[in-house]
Amino acid sequence: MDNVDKEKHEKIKVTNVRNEPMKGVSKHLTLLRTTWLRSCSYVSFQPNIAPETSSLLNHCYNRDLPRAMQILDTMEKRGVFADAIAYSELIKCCLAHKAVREGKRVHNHIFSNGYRPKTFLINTLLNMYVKLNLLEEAQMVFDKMPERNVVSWTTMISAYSYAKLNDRAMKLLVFMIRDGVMPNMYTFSSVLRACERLCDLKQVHSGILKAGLESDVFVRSALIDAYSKLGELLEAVGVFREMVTGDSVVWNSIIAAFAQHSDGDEALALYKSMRREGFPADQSTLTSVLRACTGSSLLELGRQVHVHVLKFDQDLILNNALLDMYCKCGSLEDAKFIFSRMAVKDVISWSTMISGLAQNGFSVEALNLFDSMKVSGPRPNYITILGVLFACSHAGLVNEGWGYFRSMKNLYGIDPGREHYSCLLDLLGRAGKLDEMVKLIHEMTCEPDVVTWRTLLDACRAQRNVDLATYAAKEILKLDQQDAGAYVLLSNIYANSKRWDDVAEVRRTMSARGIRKEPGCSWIEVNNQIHAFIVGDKSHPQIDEINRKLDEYIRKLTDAGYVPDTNFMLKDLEGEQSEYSLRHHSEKLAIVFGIISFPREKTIRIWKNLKICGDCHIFAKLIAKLEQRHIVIRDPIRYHHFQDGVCSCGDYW
DNA sequence: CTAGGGTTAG
Repeated sequence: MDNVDKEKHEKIKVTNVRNEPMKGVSKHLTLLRTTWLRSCSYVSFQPNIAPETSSLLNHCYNRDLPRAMQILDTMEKRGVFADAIAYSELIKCCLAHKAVREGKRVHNHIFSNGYRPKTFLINTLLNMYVKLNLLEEAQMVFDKMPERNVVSWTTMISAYSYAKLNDRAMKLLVFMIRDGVMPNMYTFSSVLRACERLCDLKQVHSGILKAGLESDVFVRSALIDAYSKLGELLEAVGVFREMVTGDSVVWNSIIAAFAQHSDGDEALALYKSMRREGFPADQSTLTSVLRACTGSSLLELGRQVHVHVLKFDQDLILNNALLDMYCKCGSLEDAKFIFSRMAVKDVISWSTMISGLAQNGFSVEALNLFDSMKVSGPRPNYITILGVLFACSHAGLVNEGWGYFRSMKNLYGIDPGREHYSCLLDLLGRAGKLDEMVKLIHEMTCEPDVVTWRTLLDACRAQRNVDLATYAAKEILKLDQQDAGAYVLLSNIYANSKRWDDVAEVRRTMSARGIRKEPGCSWIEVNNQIHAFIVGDKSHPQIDEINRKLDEYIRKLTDAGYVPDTNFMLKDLEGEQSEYSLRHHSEKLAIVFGIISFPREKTIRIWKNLKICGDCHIFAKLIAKLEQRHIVIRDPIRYHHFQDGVCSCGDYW
């Protein structure tokens, strides 16, 4: 019976030339399927089909739930039953109206004496409960089923994986197989969302191969997503490359995988191949492409994508990605323009705009925007508040920061997380309020982590509070014995107060534990080649020219009032000449090399493996003004856009 | 009756 069922369904599946299911024909499909099912003997072999059945069905098709329920009433009074098709349509009608009460009545009706619902009818009921988010009810129905087929199991598995109850979804798959029911492509594409561990995923993958279902496009895209979610991009690419037929969603999956893992170049390369193979870019594609532009700070490419976005003017997610791209690429005018003309804005739109303003140094505007959000926008969430606190922190607005921090719990019921505490601590630290910082750390509702203590440590260094700094550094090392920065700082603090024994002790510990500070490295792309620099680098072929130019700049800037800022420096353990190494920090070498290599380009784009150094920050700012360039430095923390002598990232150095 | 891709922070 199952085979017949499957065969018929495949016959009425409407596809286009590329074998993709066509949308907008579902109504006809329902009719077709219904007519066929009604003519099928196993369905209509129910005793005493009531004459009301056809009008019940009609009301259901017209989505007239009250009338349909009236008929159900009369049938119950007379003790007669309709057929399974009518009931399944009735259940679908309840679902369409989100009518829980009516749905439960139908539920009781088909389980009353004198009627034995078919598995497929119970499946419809399961689906109704699942879609109404009543998972307990669904589970109860499922538990009582005398027979469960693939659809029953798959419905439950997809319910749990959608609700992120991944353990339950995975367990159900095991039980299903133990029960002798074979998973199909629907089952696999659902269960793939629930794979949290690589070993589970590998097992599911091998199950898919054994069942010969790897060529199904749904399964393939789900596989790519699953590997991507676990950071296994090579596996994801492997699955992608095995594709023969071609499918735009599979393309979107692999592009999204790279865009989400900050490999913008690969994402963009894939996008080009996709277009070359004749697949048009849709909303999802463009969203990922924009994210790739954002990740690589490619403002001009982002602008070109913007033109294509206009085709999907009303797409919220796409507009949010566009908005974020303009914010992160430092073009706040464009961002504000997009934001102002978005017809629908959600929390993400508002949060993006608020954080974008804050991160680009427009703290007051950010806070004003938050005020108007409170009046006429959606309810702020965890991330919105983070942006607001960030704005306060950049503007040094201590009282306001406290106010927003307290109000998040009272007004919006959001519990402050570690990140909120870090923002507030940062704010207090910049204001030099070390005591308040310590007090806040003790009051925190979550355990302090490395970032918490590092914030305190930074503040202590700026305030030159040796004792507290020592304490903070030790707390960091308790949590992470390998934190090189903490050792170096601790050693510097001791050195500054001439505690040489302690300095030696720290050094001994470091070498005993084999800890070395990761060297800072900056790189820039010129003619498809990466040019990388480390401090005092002499290996670059043009190093003499770079150093000459660097000396020239430093002379010019010194005349204009530039004072090297050594306060931010980690003093070298080997005691190298610090002034010299500061002068030859990798960022400076890369910036100068960029200016030499691109005499005509407006924008110089540099990457760095560590957080940008404070002195280089000032240097970049001054060079941008002197040379009338736009210098973008991307470090693991954030983007720094230096334009006309202003760092748009908030001038907190 | 069951299945796929995209956005904010860190």
